[in-house]
Amino acid sequence: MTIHLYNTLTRTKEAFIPLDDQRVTMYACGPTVYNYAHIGNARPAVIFDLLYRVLSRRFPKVIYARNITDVDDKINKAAAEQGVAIDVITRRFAEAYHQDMGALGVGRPTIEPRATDHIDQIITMIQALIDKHHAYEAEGHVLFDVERFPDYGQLSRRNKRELIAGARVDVAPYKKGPGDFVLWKPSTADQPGWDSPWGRGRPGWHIECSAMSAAHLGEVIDIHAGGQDLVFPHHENEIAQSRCAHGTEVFARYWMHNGFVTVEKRKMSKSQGNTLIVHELLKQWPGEVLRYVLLSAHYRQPLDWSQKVLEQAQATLDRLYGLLSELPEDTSDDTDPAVIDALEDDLNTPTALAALNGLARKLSEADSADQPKLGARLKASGRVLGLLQQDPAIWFEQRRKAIDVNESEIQALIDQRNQARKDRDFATADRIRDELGERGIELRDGPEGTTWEVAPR
RNA sequence: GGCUAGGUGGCAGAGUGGUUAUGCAGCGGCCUGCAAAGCCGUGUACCUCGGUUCGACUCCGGGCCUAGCCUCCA
Repeated sequence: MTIHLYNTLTRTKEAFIPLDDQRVTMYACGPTVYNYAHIGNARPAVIFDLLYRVLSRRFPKVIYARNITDVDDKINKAAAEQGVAIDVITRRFAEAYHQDMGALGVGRPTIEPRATDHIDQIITMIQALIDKHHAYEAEGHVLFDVERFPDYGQLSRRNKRELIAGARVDVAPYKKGPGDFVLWKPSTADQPGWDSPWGRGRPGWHIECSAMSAAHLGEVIDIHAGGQDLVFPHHENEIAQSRCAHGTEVFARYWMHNGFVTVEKRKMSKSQGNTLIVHELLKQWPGEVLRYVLLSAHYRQPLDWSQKVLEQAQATLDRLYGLLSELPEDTSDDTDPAVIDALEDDLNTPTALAALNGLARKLSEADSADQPKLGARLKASGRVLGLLQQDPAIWFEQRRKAIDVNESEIQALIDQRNQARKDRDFATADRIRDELGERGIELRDGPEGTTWEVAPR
């Protein structure tokens, strides 16, 4: 089956046919590193990491670039507030980003370009835009001239008149047109800056992605991805800059945008102050639970975050790991076609998870002779989704660490209870079990003896 | 105001012009000293009003409601 992807540019689901099937290129807008990532920031990281995996199964070479924006006024502000150098901030939070995303099972992209390493390319690109009369200099700024790019608004489906009518920002006096946006802006002595033909300054917000994508992937790329809120103005402006600088008809051939993570149905965003920080969530939940939740809704739909969905994801993973714990280790690559088909259909992760659960049901229904094979398939299918790769024992044990337990004390109580059971003193036995239960410990009397688990919350 | 997505069972969440989504919770059963876990079985659904159709939750139109973008934002 051909991979199908929903293209924001055409608002339809299309067959994915790369320009060069020996070299597929994708670019995702990565983090601006000035504080910890929230779970809404994690969504595109997880989704487009999954896309990279899905593409890599079909194409010999996929180059995935995800940038780090390390020059930005929010970074400057954070550095000033904390009284530290800018690179202290960017280094700290880039590292935290890698750690947190790693905990969610997000792999590293092929290339992770940083804006500050590409100032030369940015300046060259801006100069090209000026030379081609698509940009102009005004009061130390360089601005993109939207008027001279007729296709402006194509991605976000707006026309210029609407943009002007709807503009909620004061238009800077040096702009020729209200929709013009900054490519380069002057820096004061205390701000980070680089020498340029237009004086010491720093890049505007949008130009870095255009410059880095061209530098590493080429002037025309297959896929460009990011959050829905980047459609306008960020991606619209990237298209304008890139196409005008390179004289191309197309910048990215497929545009993909993920929906938002919401809290009580409201968009999670830093400005609304309702963010849930991944770093904090990881103190309470396994990264795999967070990942399962992020995969449980289709990427283009909103995903409402709550305690309840976390509990549901954990319960489901408990069951799946429980099934796997009965079976021998197997590292075969026998994936369930239903899982792959679902993912290749515009990353339909809910259907893929349904298929994964269907496989689990088949496994529990099967004769014990067939179970190892089905278990191997379950694990291999989970691998594509970035799930079920832990040793089941470790999955269950990690919860013991989350609550304060003294294992030998619990074992002593279990021994005491089993003696009581042997004596048919069930009142005592039940009292011990209830006491442990109140501490969040569940006992399981099996043929091999009594084991215990920390109960799911 | 302009533009864009949505409204599915107790909750989460896919999908389809006529046939079981799936998970979590609930209920019944097996198992158990009793439980838990596990396994088996099981119910309630497609915002509203019209239209198209042999037949619509699924297509078309109106309405109501929700969220998002138009400003930094994933």
